[in-house]
Amino acid sequence: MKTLLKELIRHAADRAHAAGALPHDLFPEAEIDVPKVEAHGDYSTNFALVAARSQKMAPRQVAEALCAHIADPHGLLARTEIAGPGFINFFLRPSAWLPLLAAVHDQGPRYGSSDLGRGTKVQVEFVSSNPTGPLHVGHGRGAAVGDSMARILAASGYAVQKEYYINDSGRQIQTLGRSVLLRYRQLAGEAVSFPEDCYQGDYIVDLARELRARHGDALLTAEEAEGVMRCARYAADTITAGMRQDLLDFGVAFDRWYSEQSLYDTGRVEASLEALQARGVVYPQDGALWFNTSAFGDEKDRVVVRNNGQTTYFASDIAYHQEKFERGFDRVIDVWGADHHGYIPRMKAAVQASGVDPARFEVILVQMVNLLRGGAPVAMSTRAGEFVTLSDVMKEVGRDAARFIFLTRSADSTLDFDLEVAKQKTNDNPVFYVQYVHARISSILRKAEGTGLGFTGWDAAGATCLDTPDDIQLIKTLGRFPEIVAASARLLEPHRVTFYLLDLAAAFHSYYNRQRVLTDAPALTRARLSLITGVRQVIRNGLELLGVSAPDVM
RNA sequence: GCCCCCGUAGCUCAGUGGAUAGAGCAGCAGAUUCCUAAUCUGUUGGCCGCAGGUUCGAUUCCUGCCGGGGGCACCA
Repeated sequence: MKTLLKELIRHAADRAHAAGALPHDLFPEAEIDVPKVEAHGDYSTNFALVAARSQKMAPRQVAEALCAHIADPHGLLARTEIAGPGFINFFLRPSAWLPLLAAVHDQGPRYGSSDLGRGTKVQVEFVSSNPTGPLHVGHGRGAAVGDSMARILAASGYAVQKEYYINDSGRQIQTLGRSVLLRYRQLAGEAVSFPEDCYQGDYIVDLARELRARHGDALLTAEEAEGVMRCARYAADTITAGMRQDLLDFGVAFDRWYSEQSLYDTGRVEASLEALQARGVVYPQDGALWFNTSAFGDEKDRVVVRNNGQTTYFASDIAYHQEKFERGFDRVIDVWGADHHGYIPRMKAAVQASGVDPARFEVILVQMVNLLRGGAPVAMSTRAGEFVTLSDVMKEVGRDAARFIFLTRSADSTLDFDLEVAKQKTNDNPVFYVQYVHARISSILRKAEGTGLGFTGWDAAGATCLDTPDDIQLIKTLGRFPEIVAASARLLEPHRVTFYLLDLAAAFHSYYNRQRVLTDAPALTRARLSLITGVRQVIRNGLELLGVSAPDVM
């Protein structure tokens, strides 16, 4: 619709210039907007305001010249008016909206999809939690944001790969192994103290118990280093498998799980350090090897090899991101917890130093989740091993509620997640509000089929019955969906789809209470069945982008 | 001290430079002989944190301050 109006304005401007009403033929890019106030029309353009300067005319004069030369070949317009400082407002005829509904029926499950990305290869890496403990609520938010973002990008014409980076190397894995081994010894009756810097959670004891069940006391007699390593490997593998299962239960399936350790095993880390050396961006100091990231905008230089000879996490991350771009991704998007924001400049520096445009590497920062129960904070302490896991939350509130609620805020905002609200089957719970639309419409369609009046396909002529303001309002809302998805993809903001669905749901519930679908007039009934079938399709498509189910019965 | 995010109605939050800033919740008053009341309708409620700047136009962009949260390792 916007593109049609843009053409219409373009032609009017050319005609006005040809007729001498506008002196210059260079017209700046004008916006077509949906005004906030209904009295300002269905669409509005600031053409006259932006063109005023180059035309050396008052905005309202420009607007008048343009309006006088508008041709309307498709018969879209009921009327146009000039308002305020020089806005041109377009009021469309009811029939002008029907093609939007036709598009929903025509495209079905693909409605909302676009070719925005033109096949651009994008990788979305998210969650990537250390395999040292189960996923908690914060990871859930990252999972919901990352997975939804990937779905939205895929629907927008990008070739998307979802990846999980397993930090299965380094010190925290050593600590994990040590923690399990100590618990293992305790279970065997040894009186060993359990240090504070070890992982405290009960799951460590469970892992130790499993190892004893398998190997008995065998690890007691093994070399210390050997024992730690075997415990570490077992624990990391088991925890990773558990995370994979939790994520699958959450509706998140990764295309690839990428091991940090593999970067060492294949010599990638060493190779990328050598490459940095060849570029002259690293230097030795105080026995360590430093990367001069400050030359690329970071606030200080960073260590890549410690003075004990061990590489830092940063070193393997450099290798990892280099390797990502070598795999041919045009864009690499990482979803990180906001507590890692300080890491962005050095990662950008690393990308740039590798000869890749740093704009191709983007980070979505996701703010914290405050877990509440009935308005009161739920106490959580990773240190003491007390936390509510993602799995616990899913068991309590269900997958759909969890995913949806995680996406009811901009990623930039901290999120209050109230377990009691998430369970409620009331107005307070946004996910049911949206799903209820799908169930309600399904119910009407079942009833219609029972009376032999089922929806039989789009009928352009019959649809002209849809002429009340309520009908048109609903169709307009459906028509916004594609641009919402596109904006969401462009701005990397999945919550836009959530808010749109709440809007659409409100529009439908309102419609439902004001208009009847199943009436005594067969033609009107058929037309309205085609309308609500379209609404159901869009609800379904939108929920699919969020990874939330669309139930037929509630 | 430096960096990032937030600050918009009583509460929780939308708002990619446009006109009279919106929604939900809470409060108040209503709606179902009829397609699912997990719904709807009406209504009260604002110095868009403060001060400058850019612009025809700023809640939106820039700078400084104030308040809240997070981060500033040869941990990850």
